[in-house]
Amino acid sequence: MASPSSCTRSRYSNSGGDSLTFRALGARLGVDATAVYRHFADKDELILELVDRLLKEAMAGFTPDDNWRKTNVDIYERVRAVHLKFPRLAVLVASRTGRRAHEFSAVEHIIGALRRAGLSPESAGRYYRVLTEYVLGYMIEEATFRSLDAATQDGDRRAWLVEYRALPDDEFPNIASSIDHIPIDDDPRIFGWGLDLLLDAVEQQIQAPPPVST
Amino acid sequence: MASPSSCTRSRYSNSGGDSLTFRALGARLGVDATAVYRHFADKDELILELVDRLLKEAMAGFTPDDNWRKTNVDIYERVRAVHLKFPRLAVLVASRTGRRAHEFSAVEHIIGALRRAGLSPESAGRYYRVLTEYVLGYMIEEATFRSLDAATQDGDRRAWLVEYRALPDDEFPNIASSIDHIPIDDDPRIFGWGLDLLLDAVEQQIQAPPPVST
DNA sequence: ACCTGAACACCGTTCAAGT
DNA sequence: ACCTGAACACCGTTCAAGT
Repeated sequence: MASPSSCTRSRYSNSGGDSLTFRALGARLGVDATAVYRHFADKDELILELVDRLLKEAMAGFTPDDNWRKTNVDIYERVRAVHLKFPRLAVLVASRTGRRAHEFSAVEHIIGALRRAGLSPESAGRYYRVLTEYVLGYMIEEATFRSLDAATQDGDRRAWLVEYRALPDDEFPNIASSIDHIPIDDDPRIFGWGLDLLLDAVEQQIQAPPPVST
Repeated sequence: MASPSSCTRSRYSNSGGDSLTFRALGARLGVDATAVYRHFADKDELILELVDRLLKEAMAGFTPDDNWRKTNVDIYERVRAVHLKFPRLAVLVASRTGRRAHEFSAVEHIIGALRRAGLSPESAGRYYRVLTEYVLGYMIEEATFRSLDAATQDGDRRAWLVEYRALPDDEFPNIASSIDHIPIDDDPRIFGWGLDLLLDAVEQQIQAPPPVST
């Protein structure tokens, strides 16, 4: 209800404000900013709890599909959706291993789908990590970008509409030839394109003779 | 020379300290913390300049290879190496579009390699973005993790050596079967595995009939 | 058992004043 | 043309004190 403070200027010029602070949290809850220390040892403990609640919300109502690929896409889209919903939290959260119940469950389902696809335990373990690292990395970048203030975001987006288009053709012939087809940085479709590409390659590994591993 | 301040406790419990601050910068340069405002409008301007210098360092001595795949891997490895060298800077930098000379040059070389591989302007533009988003996302996540303090990093790493291993086999059979083969979060080989998988899929697109695009 | 509030050691940024 | 230094509005965290 009561706006916590005017916040005319944020701590970083490119930060959109409203990040998670104990003072804002206390104001919102009507208690002192330090009251949170009665419940969590420090800010990191709070964040780990939030990782788990985020994954709980993401996985609510999930049931695995017979199609392993659909199952994995479903899980990763769910996790991404909830991070998009809380981008300022996602920045703090997505590089961490939550190591709590709802993360365990999501991991079990992902690896289960890869095993059902016909992957060996070795390949399932490795590709679980590669796929998940792609998704987490993408989400952090996306959330970081969306946490910037509007003007900074627009400046970065405009780079692909203005600066990259203004480059001299003779010096940058390849950019010139493709510029109409380079998606803007934060085009939401990129996530799915990359995930599909990775899953295509994994599917290829299943059909092809197993490659030499390192 | 002179350590700027003891810094026994950092602003966030999980931040490793030594991030980029105007006060630390001023102390290091022997000037007042606000002197930087004589040269940059705000912190964001400083960061954009640093993006360009990072890419300049990354691309120093680069020459494209005849092999398009080698060329792209070389560029992406160079960019990653320089971000690994300055992880606390990488966190601030890797989600941004630098839109300056050295970024233009790197983009030109990446798209050029994809065109030489036989991709259409459409596909080259799209896959440039997908590959780059993978690399940037991976780097942000890696840099964010390496910017955590040592104890927090160890806690996350230990999750895969302790918590995930302690899970009951009957409830988590797929994790149990693969646990010996799941790489730790920050295994440096994951980057290359993911990039190779994406490039495998791109190569597949070149050989196969072009797919319907969306 | 839980909360308060002053204090500490930090932030980016502004601005009047210096040279 | 460039720098200083006080000030402002913020941070996470500690700790003695309250109920």
